[in-house]
Formats: sequence, structure tokens, C-alpha cells
Amino acid sequence: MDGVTLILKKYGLAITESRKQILELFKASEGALAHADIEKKSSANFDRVTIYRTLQTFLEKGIIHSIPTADNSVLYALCKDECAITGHHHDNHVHFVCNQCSVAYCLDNITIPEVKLPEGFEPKEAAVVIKGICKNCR
Amino acid sequence: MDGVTLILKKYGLAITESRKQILELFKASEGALAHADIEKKSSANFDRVTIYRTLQTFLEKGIIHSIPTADNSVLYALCKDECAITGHHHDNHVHFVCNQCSVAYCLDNITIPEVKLPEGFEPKEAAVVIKGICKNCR
DNA sequence: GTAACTGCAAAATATTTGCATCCTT
DNA sequence: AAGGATGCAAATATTTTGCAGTTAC
Repeated sequence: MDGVTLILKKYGLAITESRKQILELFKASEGALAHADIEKKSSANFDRVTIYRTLQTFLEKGIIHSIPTADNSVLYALCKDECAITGHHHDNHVHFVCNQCSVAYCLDNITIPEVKLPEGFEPKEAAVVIKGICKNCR
Repeated sequence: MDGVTLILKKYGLAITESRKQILELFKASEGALAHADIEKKSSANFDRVTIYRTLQTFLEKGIIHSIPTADNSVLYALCKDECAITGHHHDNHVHFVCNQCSVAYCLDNITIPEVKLPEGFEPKEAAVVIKGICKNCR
């Protein structure tokens, strides 16, 4: 039983071909993936709709999380274990998007420093997106 | 000559009704606005397309900036003066999105603390989005 | 066998483009 | 007067929904 199958089992999802392959894509990818990437990279051609629904399911289960970007696009990345505890996903990640190659990295092991908020604002989650040049593009 | 006209002049844009009204909306709004908000709130009904093009123009000039959100939506907020220096926009803002009322605040005067990146990553800009409960919803 | 997942079709939304007309400078 | 901005129509692209057939458990 391979890794992706274990993940699906862990979250109580049926083991299907599309789910396995999409998960494999995430594991193989260094960075985050957009819907379009998955559509392009998957050898078997899944239906667009299946990809939408699979991503939605993964999101709800906390297997992946979405990365906010300033333009329209939504990116998804695999969550590390600590990231989803009994469905309660906390998005306290640092993401890095390369200005050159556009790859989005998910830097799970970087902690977000405390940010001072004005009076009356109560923080729950925080996301940081840093843009710059990645290690492969210098 | 009112404030919004001055802004348009400053950036070398023609003074038109739609641009003035959309700028007014931003000034009147406490938080950030989505395309849909503008469409809804503008008394005169501009064409959808005009709003798209106006926002695009404002973005390019650095009059507004976009706020990344984890879902599909894109939000826009007025830039403060320091925010756009000769077309070079730097997005080092802290944004706060309320989980209750969904209003997005642009906290320009909060500085982003240094984040330690892994070897080889060179930061240029950083955006922080914090979610929680805003001052009006407690 | 049953519940859940997928694919297809189609609807609903969102965004972009071309072009003629109108407005700002 | 000239160039840019707008509105309309239409082309694209994106996302959602319903349903019938298939697959996993």
C-alpha cells in the first residue's frame, strides 16, 4: 500500500484512481499547484469537474490547503501532518512565490512572527505570502 | 476640485465619471472592495466591463492594490501615498479579514516583522493576511 | 447491495476582446 | 481634433449543478 493510499484511508475517503493520481501530483511537485496545472499534468485526463470536486474534498478534509495570491489564481498545496488536526485546519503557513518561475513554495517549518494589531482586532489565523527569487532561479 | 479628482490628476488619468465614483466608493468604504461590491454599490450603473478596466488601470498606476484571499475572490483597497512610488508598488501591507462580517481591512500602518527564509530564498515583497474578529464584531 | 465517486451535459458566473460612439484634454 | 474611455455585443474561460452510470467498500 503506497503513501497516497494511506493518506486517503486516514481521512476516510474512497481510494479512487483520480484521487490517487492527484495526490501523487502534489507529492511529486515541489511547489503548489493550480487547478490548471493539475489538468495539464495528469496523464490520464480526468474530467475538469472531477478535479474541482477532488480539490474541494481534499480541502474540506484538510489534506491540502489553499494559498492566497494577489491575482485571480488559487493555488493548492499538500498539508503537513501538524496542519490538519481533526478537521481543524490552521493556515499559519508562510508561502513563497517566485517572481521568476512563478513556483509557489509552502514553507511549513517557518513560524510566523507576532504581528501587532490595532486595538480591537482579534487574530485567529495568519497567512504570509512572500514574493521574491527562489533558490532555483538565482 | 475634490480629492478624487486630485488623485486622478496626479496619476495622469482622464477625469471621468466612473473613475471618480469608483474612487469615491473606495474612500467611503472602511474596508476593501471586491468587483461585485463596486457593481452593487455604485448608484450609477456602470458597465461591468468599465469596472474591470477601471480597476485594472488603478492597479497599474498603483492607486489601488489587490489583497490576496484564500478563496477565489480578489479584493482591492486604496493605496496610501507611500505605497506607490513612481509606479513601483510595494505590497508590504497587513490585511485583516473578519471571519464574522467578512470586511477586509487594510492596515497600512502596521509593519511586517522580518521572516526567516530558508537558504537561497530572496524576499522582495511580503503580504500578510490575518483572519479573526474585527473591532466591530466583538 | 449501497453509498459514494465519476463523467457528461448544461447552466450559471466571471472575465476578456473588438468595435463604434462619446467624452476629456 | 486626437486620443483615450465607455458601452454594447459577443467570445472565452471558469465554476457549479443535476443526473445517470460506474466503482469502492
